[in-house]
Amino acid sequence: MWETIELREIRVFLALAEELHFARTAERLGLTPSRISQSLRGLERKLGGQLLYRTSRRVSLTPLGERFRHDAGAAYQQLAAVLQDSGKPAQTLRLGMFEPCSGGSHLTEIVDAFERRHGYDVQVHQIDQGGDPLGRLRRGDVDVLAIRLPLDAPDVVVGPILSVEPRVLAVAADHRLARRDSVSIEEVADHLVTDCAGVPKTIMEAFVPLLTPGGRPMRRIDRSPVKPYELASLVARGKIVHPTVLSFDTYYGEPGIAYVPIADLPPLRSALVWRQSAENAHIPEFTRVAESILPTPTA
Amino acid sequence: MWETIELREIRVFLALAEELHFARTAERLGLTPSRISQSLRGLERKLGGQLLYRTSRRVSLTPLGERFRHDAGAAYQQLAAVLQDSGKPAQTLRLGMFEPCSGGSHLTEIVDAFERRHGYDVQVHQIDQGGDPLGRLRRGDVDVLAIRLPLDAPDVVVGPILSVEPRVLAVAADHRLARRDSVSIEEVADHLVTDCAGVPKTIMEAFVPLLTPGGRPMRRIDRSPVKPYELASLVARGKIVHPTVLSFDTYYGEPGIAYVPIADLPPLRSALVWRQSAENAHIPEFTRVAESILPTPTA
DNA sequence: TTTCGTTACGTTAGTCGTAAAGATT
DNA sequence: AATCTTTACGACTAACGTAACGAAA
Repeated sequence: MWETIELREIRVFLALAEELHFARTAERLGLTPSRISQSLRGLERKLGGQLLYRTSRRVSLTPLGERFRHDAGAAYQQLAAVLQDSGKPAQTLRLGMFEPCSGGSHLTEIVDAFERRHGYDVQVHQIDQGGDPLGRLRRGDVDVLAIRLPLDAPDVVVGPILSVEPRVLAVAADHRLARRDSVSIEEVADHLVTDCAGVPKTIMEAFVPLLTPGGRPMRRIDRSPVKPYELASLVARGKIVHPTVLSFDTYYGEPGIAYVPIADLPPLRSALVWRQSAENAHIPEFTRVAESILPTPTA
Repeated sequence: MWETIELREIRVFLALAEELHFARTAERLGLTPSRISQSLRGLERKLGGQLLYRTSRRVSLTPLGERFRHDAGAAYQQLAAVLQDSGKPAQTLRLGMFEPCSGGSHLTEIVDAFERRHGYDVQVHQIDQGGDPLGRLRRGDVDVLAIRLPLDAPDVVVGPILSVEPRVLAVAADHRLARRDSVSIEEVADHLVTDCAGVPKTIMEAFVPLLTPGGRPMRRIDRSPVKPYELASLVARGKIVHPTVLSFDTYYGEPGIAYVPIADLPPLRSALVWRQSAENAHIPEFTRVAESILPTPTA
């Protein structure tokens, strides 16, 4: 029965619950007392319970009415807010990012510039690692995403490159590789690295290849979900080595970690991406701002 | 314009946004394709923007449609949940309490017994100190409240007494009052006590009188909002003394605090209270359970 | 007697279905 | 030609106002 309840009836009830007076409620809504009476009766019938005690002299809420006023009032306000500003074009851009480093060093600068240049604000959403990184984007929780490449997702547009970072190997300071000028990925295979379940293979493969160029498998330990700080701790204690990028140090730096360039891994890139189907009106402008700030990419 | 939008139209849109097909949507809702078309057109007109791109071959969401589906979908689900179980009598009792100690030692026992004896569950809401303690109750966020007496609120019913605790003075272990068998409130006026802004005078006055029986003012320092642990720390460091009850030690006990009975303050009582106007159907039963468990009060 | 809420009843707006038209592949 | 959305139009439900009624102070 509740499936046929209309907002009209809820609006009448909420006004009535405030006024506690049929005539005033009618006037406020531009209706007549009779209609208020009928509306309320209809709502009560559909809900299956009385909302108001009423005599010709006093109107008051029943316990059910109290509860309904509270709960439905909150829900109605939320819906009303949506209806109100759904007409206007989007005023906010919701930007999703993972660990702070995934956006590159210029991202905060870009966000600031965009907010300053236009009136709009940017909501930055932190996204948990693990699971499908594109989930929040596909579900429409965020409009754009700062994420590492490559992606294998035809429904997603890859925009400007945010960062290109050379690869380094994070090792414990007293590790035997720590004092080297550079290492080969081939040598990394002599040690344990982490494996994060749930992360799509394309991304995982790009971050740490499954096989070395020489064909040896990487020795992964599955400690997922591994939180970044846990990871830094594992490295510092010499339990694992971690192929990463230098900004890892900036964000999770532990004292006991050294970074050695990896000679034979291509730099890791991250980019702004968004859904092809649901371009927020401000995405083009946002990418334009991003491109004006980012250093011109070298081919 | 949005003020005349009806749930019917939103239901149609949400179904349509899933199906992306007028005929299937119509069938699913027990309507005809024409009505779907008209409903949607009406909604788009009232919102002031197009929600769906549609040719006779393909139906897809516009950016506005994407956003509206996401936002309105969430809001609608919340409202639908309210409408669904507003018919049935309340299944939960929302119990508000302040610091753990305000409920007395039997409160968890009472809640357990009530949940076991009936099928219903009790939601325990922790309420922040500061501001009007009855606010959440009056706003309908909770059904019953465990709170210290006395209250000066005619709209609130005071139910069973939960606890009667003798007054003690919390002082630093090396304080000169620490080794006394008992102190008088008159002596407390020689030291600093806290003052919490926002707490109604009736309660504050009962907890720490403004004047001693001898007519001297208490020396209060306003450090509000004072969190309980901060308070314990202030006491342990000898900055203040704190007239309280013994269970303070149980919950916030710091090693460096001693408790000295206050001879001339009446015991502090706490009780279950609720709004007169909005009795949840389970309150009588809950108080009955409470009374069966609480020791009979001594006059 | 006045002030409300409710009921009765007639009018109108808008929901809904049927059928035909228009559009796209 | 087939499939799908839209428009046209008529039927009917229900939203609404007016006016009369009934209960409470």
